[in-house]
Amino acid sequence: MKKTFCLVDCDNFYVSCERLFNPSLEGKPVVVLSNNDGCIVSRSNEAKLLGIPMGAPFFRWKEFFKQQGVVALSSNYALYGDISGRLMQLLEESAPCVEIYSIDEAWIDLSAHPSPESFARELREKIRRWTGIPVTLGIAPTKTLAKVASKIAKKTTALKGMNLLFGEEEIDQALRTLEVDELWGIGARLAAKLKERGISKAIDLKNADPFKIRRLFSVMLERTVWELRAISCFGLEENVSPPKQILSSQTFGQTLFSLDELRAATAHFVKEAARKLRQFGLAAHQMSVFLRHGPFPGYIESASFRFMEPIGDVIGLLEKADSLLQALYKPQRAYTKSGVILFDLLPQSCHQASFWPPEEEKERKYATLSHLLEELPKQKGKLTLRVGTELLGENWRLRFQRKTPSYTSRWEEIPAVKA
DNA sequence: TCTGGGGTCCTAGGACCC
DNA sequence: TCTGGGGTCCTAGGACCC
Repeated sequence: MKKTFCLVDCDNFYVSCERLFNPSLEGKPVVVLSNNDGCIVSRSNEAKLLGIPMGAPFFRWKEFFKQQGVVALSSNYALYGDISGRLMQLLEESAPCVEIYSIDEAWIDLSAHPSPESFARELREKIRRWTGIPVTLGIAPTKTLAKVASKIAKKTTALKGMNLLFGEEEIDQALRTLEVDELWGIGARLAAKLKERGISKAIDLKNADPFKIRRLFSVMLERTVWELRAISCFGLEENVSPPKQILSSQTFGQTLFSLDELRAATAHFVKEAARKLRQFGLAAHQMSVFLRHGPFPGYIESASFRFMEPIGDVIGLLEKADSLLQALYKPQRAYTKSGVILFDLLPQSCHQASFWPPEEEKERKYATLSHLLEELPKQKGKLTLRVGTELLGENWRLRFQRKTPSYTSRWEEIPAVKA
C-alpha cells in the first residue's frame, strides 16, 4: 500500500519559544545556548544568515555577537518542554496516528487521509494560532523523503512552510540539490566514506545498488536507499516504548579536584535518574558511573555494577553509585564531567524472585525513605529533604548567565501585564 | 578560560553450547 | 596430513539523531 508521511518540524524551536514571551526578539538575530552556556543549539533565521553555525562554541563567537547585536540566551528547558507538550497534545487531537519524535518534531501518518494537502495547510495554521510556534511540514511517501521535503521547504520561502514530494521527477529534482550528508541518517563519517565511492549527492545514493550498499555499509543505509526510491522501510512508531537506558550527567560549572564535590554531583545525578526510572515504572539491573578528566575532550573512565535483582529505590542506587565513584576517583585529576547510566531496565512488575531470602526489613525501610525523598521536596520545596552526600559541594552546578524566566511553569515567573 | 545532554540502533568479535 | 557447522548471548565501540 502507498504510504503518506507528514513531518511536523518546529522552526528554530528554542528561539521561537523565547519569542513567544518577548516579541521584541522578533526580526532580530537570536541564539539559544546549551547547558553551561557552552555552545549554540538554536538559531533564528537572522542568525543563520549571519553565518553562525549550529553547535559552535559560544566563547568563539562572543565578540562577533557584540558587534552584530546578536542576542544570546541560556536554554530554558522548563519553558521548551511545556510548549512542546502543548503542541504535541494539539497534534494528537488533530490527527489519527502521531509519533512524537523529539522535543520539536513529530510524524503523522496520513496514508488513509483523502486530502493530505488541505489537512496539512489547516494544521499548520492551527498550530500557529493556538501555540504561536511556526512549523514546517514535509509530506512524502517515506519518512526519509518527508525529511527532504521539509528541508527544502525551510530553504525556500516561496513554499510557505509546506512541501509535498510525490512525483518521481519532483523527487529526483529535490535529491539533485542535496548533498548526501543532508539526508536523514547520514552523518559526516558515512558521507566521507560514500564520497570515496563517488556518491556525493543525494541523487547518487538513490541510484546506488541497494545490495552493494548493504554489503559495504549496513542494512540501515540500504533502507535509506529504498526510502529514497519511495519504498517505505521506516514506519510510524506510535506506542511510546519505555526507555532502554537512562542517563543523567553534566559538564561541571568549573573543573573539580575534590572527591566530595564529585560525590555531591553524582548523588544529584542518581536522584535524577531514579526519578525517571520511577516515572516509567522501571527497575534497573545495571548501573554505571563515569567521570571525565583532563583537557578537552578528555578521557572517560567508568565503573559498572550488576545488581542481584533489578532495583528501583534511590537509596540503594545512591549507595552503590557512591562506592563506584570512590573506586574510580584519583586525587590530582582535573575532573570536568560526571554522570550515571542505568541500563538493562525492566518493568518493576516483572520482578524475578531472588534465590536468597529477601531482606524484607531493609527493603521496606529503603522503600519508605525513597518515597519520602521523592515526594517531600515536591510538596514542600526542593530543599526540605536531601541526601547527605548532596551537601558536600555545590561547585559542580551550572552557570546560567542569560536565562529567561520560566514563564509557563513557575507561578513566581508568570509574565505580568502592567495596567 | 570557555566545546551540551539524552538517546537509539547496528556490528564485530569472543565465549559458550550442542 | 586431516582440525565442523550451526547457533545464542554478551559487550564494546561506532555511527547516527535531535
